[in-house]
Amino acid sequence: MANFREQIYAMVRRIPAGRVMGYGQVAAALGRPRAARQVGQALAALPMENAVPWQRVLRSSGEIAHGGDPGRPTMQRFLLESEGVEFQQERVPMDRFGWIPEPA
DNA sequence: GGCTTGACGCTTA
DNA sequence: GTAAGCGCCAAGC
Repeated sequence: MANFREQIYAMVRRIPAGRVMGYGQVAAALGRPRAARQVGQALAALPMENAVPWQRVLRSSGEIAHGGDPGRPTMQRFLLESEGVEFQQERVPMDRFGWIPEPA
């Protein structure tokens, strides 16, 4: 097992445009359903030179994480809407936009 | 080697 | 429906 961060990046990169995943969902896909926080930290430490669609990663309820900067959620929502993701109020209906990795 | 820090998640009030 | 607390796991110091 390589570093979890690297696995997280790889998983997030697999998310197709117009689809979203939850932190816990990504963690679960990596075999650590309780490591949702690590996903957030991995994305927090995400260097901008790394091309990872972190915007496609939302909370379990489909809501955008605040992060530490108030402008982060706004930019994220804009990026998702640009990809075709539909927003209900400030949340995304994961029932339709939620993406699940191909079952091994 | 151990302590602290979090883009979180779930249960309970 | 909202608010507060506890639990989990990896990375950094």
